[in-house]
Amino acid sequence: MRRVKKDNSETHRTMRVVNHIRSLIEDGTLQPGDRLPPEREFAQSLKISRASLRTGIGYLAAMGVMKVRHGVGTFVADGPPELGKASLGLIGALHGFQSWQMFEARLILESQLAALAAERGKQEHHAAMAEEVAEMFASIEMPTDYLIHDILFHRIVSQASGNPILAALIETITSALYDDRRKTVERSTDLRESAEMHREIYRAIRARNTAEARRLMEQHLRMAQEAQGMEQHLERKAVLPRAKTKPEARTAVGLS
Amino acid sequence: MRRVKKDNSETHRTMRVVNHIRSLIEDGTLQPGDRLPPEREFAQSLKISRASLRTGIGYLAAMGVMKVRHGVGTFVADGPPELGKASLGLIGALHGFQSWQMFEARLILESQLAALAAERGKQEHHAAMAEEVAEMFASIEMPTDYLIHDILFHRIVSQASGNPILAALIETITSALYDDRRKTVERSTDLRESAEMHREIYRAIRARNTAEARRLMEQHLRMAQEAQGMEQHLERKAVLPRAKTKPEARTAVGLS
DNA sequence: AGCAACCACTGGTCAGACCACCAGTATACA
DNA sequence: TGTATACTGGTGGTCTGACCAGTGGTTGCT
Repeated sequence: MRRVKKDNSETHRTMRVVNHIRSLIEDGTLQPGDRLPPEREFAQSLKISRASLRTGIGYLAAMGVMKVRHGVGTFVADGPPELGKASLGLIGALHGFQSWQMFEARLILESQLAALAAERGKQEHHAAMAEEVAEMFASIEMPTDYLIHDILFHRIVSQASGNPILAALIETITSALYDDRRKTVERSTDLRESAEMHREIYRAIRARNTAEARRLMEQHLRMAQEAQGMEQHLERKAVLPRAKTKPEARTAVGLS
Repeated sequence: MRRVKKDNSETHRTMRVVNHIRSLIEDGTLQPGDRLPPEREFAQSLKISRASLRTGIGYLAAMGVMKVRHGVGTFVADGPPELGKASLGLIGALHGFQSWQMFEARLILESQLAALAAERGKQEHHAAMAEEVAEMFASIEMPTDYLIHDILFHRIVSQASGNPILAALIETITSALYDDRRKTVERSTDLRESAEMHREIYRAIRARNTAEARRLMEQHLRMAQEAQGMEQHLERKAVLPRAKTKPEARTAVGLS
């Protein structure tokens, strides 16, 4: 006689926690920015140990659903949605994603996003974009600042597209590219030309010229890719001496 | 006299684990499918407690980089790449992603993917696609089986595109849609028409007709969306009585 | 040879203690 | 009075060591 498989209701404690929090989110009890009860207390109310609760919270935090702040508390994420932000780099290293593939993915998504933004963008988006373009022109001599406004501009375009899912996907890819970009931007030149292009994109979107917006964004990204490739080339030559832990493996995108 | 901020090398133990494993992956010491040392042993070698090690492993597992099997061991993921697969549903619930947005995202990505597949697809992909199309025709009377081959077909198109990143993105979205689809497919009709469309897409890709591949894929997805919408309508009417835990909240995509 | 019981090994959970961090408050000093 | 400092309570982070719970190979009986 076979022992009946124990119910295990919800197996793994981890999933019990995840599902519980999930239901709290779905029925609106938990809103973005809200704070979870203290771990000790919450664990007791769920009838599980604090360790198990922490496993579940860790799971949610890893996916970007929760933000944990040491000494403060655990909160529901409230920023722009991210999809496994941190994971792309790792998975990229694991599966050998190539740099050109990331650029291609970004090109496809973002040019389409620009078209949608031209179609659906609201006045508030136009204003925010204009603001960032202005900031870009103002910080042409400060690459690091420039980069910030560059990123902000693209993020606004994402929002203007009216599709948060596509925005989240772009965000995932962009954040993976960002780390590299930050290292090379110091060497970049022609930031003025870049700013000009952003301005043109902005104008096309505001004019609701979808085809033009798509075309310009595509052109802009191609040029950016080319420029970054060149900057990286310089970077490699400059940093050549320091050859730590098999630099060839760095060909893939997964570098820190 | 300000106390110097402690080095904290790599702060959080969690990240120490993650970075360590990351470097093992990047330099090839750890390959997909490989197994990690037992927790007790690994923890000791990293000079941290088993609990902290488990936190780090949990983080990686949540992102799909590692697979943990109770009583067996911890392994590096070896399947097709996934980006925060589980997260989309949660994040969707959190940010109120709408069904049409998921379809739109899928439409954009997958039609572009079809074009790339037409451009770059190799003979092996063509063969695999033909195989799945045949299976679809063979299982027209068995919706559940049909759905499997449907999914496989699209997955092959993804692979044929030659861009694993885009493939991973599509996979993320599709898997979120899949759960719904499985519930409604039972009621679907006109599977023959669907199979015909897949066949046409296959022919366009094999003929390297990028524009046609894109157009057909787009058309196919629009029809699929329409059909599924109708099936869901039937579903809702049929299942109306069972109204568990605020069904209105289910409008968003985040349903289990 | 076949099968059942067993056992060593692996991850999963628990409990309780202590550490590290942060924010607000009370206190000391100018 | 105003400002800097120290304190304190509460929160997450880590550690220890024990025990629970699946897995899969080994052993030993029939």
